[in-house]
Formats: sequence, C-alpha cells, structure tokens
Amino acid sequence: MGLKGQFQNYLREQGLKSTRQRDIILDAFLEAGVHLSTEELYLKLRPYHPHIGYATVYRTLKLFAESGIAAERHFGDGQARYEANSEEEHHDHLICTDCGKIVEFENHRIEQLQEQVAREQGFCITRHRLDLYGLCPECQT
Amino acid sequence: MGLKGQFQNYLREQGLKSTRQRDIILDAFLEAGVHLSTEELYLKLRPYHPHIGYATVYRTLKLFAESGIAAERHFGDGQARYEANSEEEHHDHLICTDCGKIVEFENHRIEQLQEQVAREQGFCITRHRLDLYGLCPECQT
DNA sequence: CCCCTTTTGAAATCGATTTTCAATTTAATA
DNA sequence: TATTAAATTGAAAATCGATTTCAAAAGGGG
Repeated sequence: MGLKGQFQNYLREQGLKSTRQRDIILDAFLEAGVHLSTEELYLKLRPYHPHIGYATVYRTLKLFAESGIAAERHFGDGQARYEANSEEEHHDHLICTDCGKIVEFENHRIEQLQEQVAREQGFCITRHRLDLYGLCPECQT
Repeated sequence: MGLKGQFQNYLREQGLKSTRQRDIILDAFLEAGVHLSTEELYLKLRPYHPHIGYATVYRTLKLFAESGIAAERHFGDGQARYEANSEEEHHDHLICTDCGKIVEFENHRIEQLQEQVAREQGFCITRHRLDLYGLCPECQT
C-alpha cells in the first residue's frame, strides 16, 4: 500500500475526515520530493489553490507526521521540514553547509552499530537521526 | 588549558571585555553539566544573581559557542541547548523520549564509517550529529 | 582619572508556529 | 435524500523562543 492509502487508513482509524484540501496537499507534498517546509509547500500551492490557507497546510503536515507517512525534521535553519517516509527504508543525510544541498544515504553497518551502542546502555531505540555536515564536491572551491 | 582559559583567550583575541556577568554565567554553565537551554540557565542563575538579565545569558551562550568552548544543539523540543566542548573528544547522544534523559556515547567505528560514506559522495565533513531516540532502561515499563 | 568601546538589562521586535472561533464541510444516520 | 453531529477550514490573533534596540553602566588602555 502506498503512502496515500496509509494516510487514508489513518484518517479512518482516527475518525477523521477525508477532505479536498487534504488530498490536494498530500498530492503536492508527495510530488514535491523531500524536505519541504510548511511555508514552501504553502507557496507552491497558492498559485493553483489560493483558497487553501497557511494554517491548513500547517495542520495537514502535522497530520502527515502523526500518521507516519512523513517525518518532521530540523536542519538548523530554524524552519521545520517534512520528508515523506517511503516505506520501511530509512535514510540519513549529508548536508552541504555552503549551498544547502542535501544528499541522502543509507548504511546498514552504521545502523547495526547504533543498535549495539544502545543495547550496551540498556536503551531501546525507536528512531535516530544522523546528519553529516560539510562541503559537497562543487563547494570545495 | 581549560575551557575557562580558552574563553578568556578568545575574549582577548577579539578585543572583547571580561565581565562579572560572563564569569558568573561561565561558572554556572560549566558547573551545570551539559545540555542547558538559555532559559534553564537563566532560571538557575536568577535566585543568586537576579540582576543578570535573560538577554545577557542568551548573548553569553552564543559567545561560548563562537569561542568554541560550547556547542549549540537542537534536540527537537524547539529549544536550543548548549553543551560544553570538553577538549577534542566528540560525543553523540542517546535521548529518552519519555523522561528526557540524555546519555552520551562515543563510537570510533561509527565515525569511521561516516567518513567513508561522505568520501563516497565526494563530501568533506566538518561536523556531524548522531542522536538515537528511544526509551531508557527505567522508562521501559 | 578620562575617554572610548563594549556590555548590560528591560523592553520591543521578529519570524515561525500554534490556537481561536465562526462559518463550512464531511459523512454517518434516519 | 434530508438531518445532524462532529470535524475541518481560513483569517486573524496569540504564543513562543530567539534576537535586536537603546540608553545607562562598566571595562580597561592611556
């Protein structure tokens, strides 16, 4: 099942309603790719759907996060960003501190080591974040 | 040289002044251990030094970060936190999502793998953050 | 001590986030 | 299909932490 179905399920389970706005916002969100802020998504929508308010975009993104189809992230620029949780697979980020480019990666061995570290401390991990900040190839003068 | 000396050096180099407030705030900061927010440090100081304003604490913590003796961190609760940079050694965090407890750890192998991943993408890493969120032993019912 | 620069503290401002509230929409039920 | 209760919407207001302003105070070299 895709993220759209997953979201519909969540709405049903919670007794929430499926609305035109939520459909539009979800489509735009998925289409946009990753790492949109509330404001960016709002501005992207406005030309086509000027009737959709900022508060609705804000609330809908929160709802995406609650439903598990998206995750809220903070990359240090003071704005929350959301990324779609494409089934199962998790990814971490390489962030260029010069141009802001974000590259995703995955490394199973690192994840294993994280589990091991947590186990040693008696922790049970539910999620993690690993961000590597530096310069991308283009920005290394 | 300790962090205090390092900070005094920084002030001298930059032509900034050493003040009573900065000394008091630095002492309280170092004594408190890690991970204080501006507000927490301000409240901690207030009973003993009611004359020190919030803005001064705020500015002084920023200054600690600039001088390199502290680092600004965000753990997702919307508040910036500062931790002392005890010489050289870097550490990552295990964060309990229930009680908020923060445990530090270090794993050289993970750092090596991070370097490797970055190299593969052509990135040159300057810093990273690795936070593991989950339940601490006490909070696992 | 003088003077210039930096710092301080209270209050104002800022920008993002979150809430409020009346009007509207959804969807279950009759 | 009409009714109705509950959820949603959008604009505006409120909130929250972070940051700046500005006049008064303090540091520190000469």
